[in-house]
Amino acid sequence: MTNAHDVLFRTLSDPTRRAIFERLCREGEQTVGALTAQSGVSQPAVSKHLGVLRHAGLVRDRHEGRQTHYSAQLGALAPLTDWTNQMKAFWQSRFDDLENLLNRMDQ
Amino acid sequence: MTNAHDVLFRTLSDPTRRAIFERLCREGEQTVGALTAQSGVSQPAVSKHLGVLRHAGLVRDRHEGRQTHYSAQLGALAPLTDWTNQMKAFWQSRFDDLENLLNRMDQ
DNA sequence: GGGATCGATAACTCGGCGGCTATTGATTGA
DNA sequence: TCAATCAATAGCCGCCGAGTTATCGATCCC
Repeated sequence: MTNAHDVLFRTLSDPTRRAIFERLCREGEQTVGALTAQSGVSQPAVSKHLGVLRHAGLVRDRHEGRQTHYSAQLGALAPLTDWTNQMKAFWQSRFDDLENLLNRMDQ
Repeated sequence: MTNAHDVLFRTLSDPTRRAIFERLCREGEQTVGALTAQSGVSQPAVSKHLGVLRHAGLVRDRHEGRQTHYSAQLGALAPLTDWTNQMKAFWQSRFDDLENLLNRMDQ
């Protein structure tokens, strides 16, 4: 029962992890070391967060020698925008129904 | 340092809670009893989830006799769309910078 | 008034998750 | 070759949050 929305919301719910993703969006590709320096947590913690982000498809990793570069994958945010649009659509649909009802009552 | 994004992502990260919100979006105003009947968890659990949703501004409650009606507040989703748009904007901005660089190199 | 229903609160349990340190594997360079 | 650096993994710990049952307050109906 665990769908794409679950994974996305869950992944982005942690502030530290979301901050890492935001940084990758702002500044582009970064090494683990660079990300660790500004994260306020230990390097293993950052590696774990990157693993979770990668699992959610939100980042890509590129190995270059002994360092790993991570970059944001914005396409992975699509289910999120889809979801919000769907919620708005549901809302709008019910509003339309109400409007139809009122129109019928007018006649 | 806890902003609107934190509250929203945290609130929506739980599947049970998000399902309750989705149902309110789909079907409009519902009583706690009606929500409990379909949620798969106990009534106190549902009440707690509704409390969290209300705290995030995602739902409104309306008291009528001994039952409480809850309805979705779609406006509260705005920070979410703002956030995703911002991420895309960062990405686009860096892309523009690259484009500028390439243009300058062309000359 | 008194039993019944509705929803919120209290009090507790338990599993998962985010953090840490220590270690390993791989790569670099002196 | 060997020390040093980088990132991932292992192993552990503490806490928060989602779930439960029990209870309370309030309202409805007989």
